[in-house]
Amino acid sequence: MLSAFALIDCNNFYASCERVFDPGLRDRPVVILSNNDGCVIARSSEAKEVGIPMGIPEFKVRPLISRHNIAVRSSNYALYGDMSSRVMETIRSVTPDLEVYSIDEAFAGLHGRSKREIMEMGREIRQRVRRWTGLPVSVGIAPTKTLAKIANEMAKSYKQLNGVLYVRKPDQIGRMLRKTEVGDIWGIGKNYTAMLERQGITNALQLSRMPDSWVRSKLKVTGLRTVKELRGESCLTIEESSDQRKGILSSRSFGRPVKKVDEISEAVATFTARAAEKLRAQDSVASQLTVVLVTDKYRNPGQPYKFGHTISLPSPTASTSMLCSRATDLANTLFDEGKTYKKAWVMLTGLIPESSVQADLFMEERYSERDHNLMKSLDQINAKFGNRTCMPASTGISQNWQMKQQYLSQKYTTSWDQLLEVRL
DNA sequence: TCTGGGGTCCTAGGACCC
DNA sequence: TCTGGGGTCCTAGGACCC
Repeated sequence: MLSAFALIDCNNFYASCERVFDPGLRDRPVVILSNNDGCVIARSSEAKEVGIPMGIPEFKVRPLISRHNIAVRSSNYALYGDMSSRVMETIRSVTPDLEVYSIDEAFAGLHGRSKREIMEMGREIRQRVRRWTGLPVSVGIAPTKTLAKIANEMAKSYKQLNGVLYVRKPDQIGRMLRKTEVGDIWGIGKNYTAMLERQGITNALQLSRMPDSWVRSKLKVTGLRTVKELRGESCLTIEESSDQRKGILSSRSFGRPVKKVDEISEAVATFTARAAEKLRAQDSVASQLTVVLVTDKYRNPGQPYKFGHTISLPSPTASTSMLCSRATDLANTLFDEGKTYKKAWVMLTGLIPESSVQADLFMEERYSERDHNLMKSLDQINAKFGNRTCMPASTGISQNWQMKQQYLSQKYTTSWDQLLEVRL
């Protein structure tokens, strides 16, 4: 009986989603832009090949985009989110022991099966997802999650593997680790990579051979876990992902620079309403509220560009109106006439399940049953008739600060008016 | 001109308590 | 010279992930 984890990862997920519904994109390189059409956040393999880097601001690669006739799309999260749940359901039909790790990745536990069965399941996942959703995925399988991540990278890079790689034997793992740069290990980011390289540690095999005490002092407990996992000692398990967030953040960059306090206040109210909706979706109430106003960090490098404040709420709440009024008060206090703002955040923390809130009879502003029912109705109306059908006036009507989405594709799978039509 | 939006976990240090 | 010791809770900040 073997311990085995699979990491299933959709190839170039956002670009692949766009291609499923727009076949004209299949022969062209594709890039997807971040919200507000700011940076490149996803690329088809052809776009990678012609040298479009990840995370680069769009305006810097504009010449490259026109030279290679690259198709550009704004992020369409309605589409990607829906395609993601289809992929996850498909994988679940092969194996129920699944941890959805991100929009395009999932870990599966394949323990207690023979080597042959494990390999079969890997192939079946890949084929089924392709047939049922039209999306290509790669599958990496190994004795630990961290090794499965690396195996997945290999499955993607080497064509002859047909998208599935299962590594098991120590010498095979050793060879794989030698080929893996430290910076490509899951859990080793930019700062640790620089530090490790200064120490002469450049590949994963070298890191796996460092003594525990050294690793613990340099990379802390999380780093030690990573190193043990590289050695084949499983420290991370499949986690039934709970939908219970510990903090909820809502933030957007503005479509243009904003200087008026009214607009800032409108935006902050809008973000607060969205955060409160997410809060209620997980049946929680928040005890703290943070508002941050952000100016242009590139204009005066090194100067402060974030101005925020956190308050404790008089009592934990999930009421949009109560949160909005506090948040706009904060925004008005933080606002500085001379500044130009690019972005704002609203963060809700100190989250607790609504059911465990203590009734406090003397608290005037407590989240009452009446508030609860009002909010439930609000959420139901918006779910039925569309977002922002019913909203506090403080969130504004015109919303001139809204983000840019110049190249947005349709909601092919989640909106009746936008389904594809086929003409025969 | 132009630079995303979410999350998690860990640690250090200060406040406060007995 | 020298000024207890241990615990908890909270916050800020740093590291990481996609």
